[in-house]
Amino acid sequence: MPLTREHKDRTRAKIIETARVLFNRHGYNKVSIDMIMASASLTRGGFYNHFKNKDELFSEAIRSFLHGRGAEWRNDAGIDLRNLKPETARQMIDSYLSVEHLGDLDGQCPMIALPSDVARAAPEIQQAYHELLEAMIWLFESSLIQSGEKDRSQALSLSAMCVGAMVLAKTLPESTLADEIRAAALASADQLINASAQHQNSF
Amino acid sequence: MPLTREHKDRTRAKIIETARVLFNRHGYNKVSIDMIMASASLTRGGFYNHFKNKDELFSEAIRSFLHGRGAEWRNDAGIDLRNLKPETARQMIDSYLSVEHLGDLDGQCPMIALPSDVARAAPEIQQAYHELLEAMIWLFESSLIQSGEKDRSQALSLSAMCVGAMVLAKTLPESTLADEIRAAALASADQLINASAQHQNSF
DNA sequence: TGTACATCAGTGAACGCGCGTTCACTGATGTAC
DNA sequence: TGTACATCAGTGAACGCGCGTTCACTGATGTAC
Repeated sequence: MPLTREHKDRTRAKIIETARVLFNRHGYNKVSIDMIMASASLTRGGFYNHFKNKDELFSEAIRSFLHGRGAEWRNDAGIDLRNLKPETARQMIDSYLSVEHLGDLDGQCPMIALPSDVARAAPEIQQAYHELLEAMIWLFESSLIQSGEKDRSQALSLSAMCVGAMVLAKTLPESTLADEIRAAALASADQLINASAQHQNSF
Repeated sequence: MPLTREHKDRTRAKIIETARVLFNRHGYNKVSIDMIMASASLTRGGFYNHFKNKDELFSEAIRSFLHGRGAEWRNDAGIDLRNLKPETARQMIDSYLSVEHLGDLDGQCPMIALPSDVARAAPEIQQAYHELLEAMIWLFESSLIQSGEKDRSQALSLSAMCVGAMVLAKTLPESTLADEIRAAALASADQLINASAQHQNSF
């Protein structure tokens, strides 16, 4: 072997991380392979040493969020995956619907940045997005497991509200409505969780 | 005048309606002006007799929904804008979060079909999207005006939940999760409205 | 230890294609007389 | 009423550009001897 395996792995990871940021910022179609490789200090030809095509990179970029930027973000929010409790769901919601997340173009969750790109993409890409969504649902569901029988449904609609509020807010970059929606979703998510907790207590 | 004004208006409207359907189905970037004009039984050159550029058509296509396909859809749902009551908000939610709407690629609300396209588009396009969202918020807010002080916030989070659930569901075309999310959002929206109604009764 | 070799990550020119937009032209039709 | 004309919606070829992908090549580096 002329070059180590680790060297290639590092290069691949650098391309994926660069692509994740660029896709988040500009969308899948507006980011060219040239642009990605140049941002990663490489040239276009080398791309195909690492990926079958642009679609494969897209799915890897989405997948990388969970253990990359997403993990950092969980740490900052104080979320501990090995000790899930109702409080964890609140931490997740507070962090997801935060002013910081609304303003973060590079580090934002890909579910917010790229939904319509994914809706029309290859099954492989939709699968990666699906896994990200399942992770969010799982976190809500596991955290709220104590609060009654409707946990699954609750977890799903909390996910819909979190993603929906941020997606809408991101379409209104210059508007005060964006922040209004963010704050309203935060209040309603709390309301849903509290109602559920009361439901539990009434048994 | 060699040709009547009405003739030109009809052609323009036909282009806009054709474009609305194609954008909904394939996204803004994947639809070419050639494709739109051919679908409208015209040729590419004529496009610029009607629009400054592709962006202008995009914003018109979004704007056209409210009084076009969106109005049909309100009628089918039995929504009467001149007589808004709490029941109207429920009709809206039932219709927006329906199985039919989930399966409707051509006629779906552009807020669901095109959020990430709009998030990176020109201000003119974001403005059109903004107006559509304001219309939805207005409908919720006006319908629920009787039920307490938090109507505005309620209207915003209902909008976030409706749009969010459908956006997520559309990224999972082959999955049972799509329909699970739709149904869960429907249940939670009802829960939010009921909680609000009880809040009113307690005064 | 030193050297010749094989590997393969990375390079950059090239290919084919589709796009948004421009432009000189056409021909159907309303209007002036 | 009939005719000559002006208008302009619609046509289709062309332009310039950027994209995803391919490919012959390079040269740094680990390995075999």
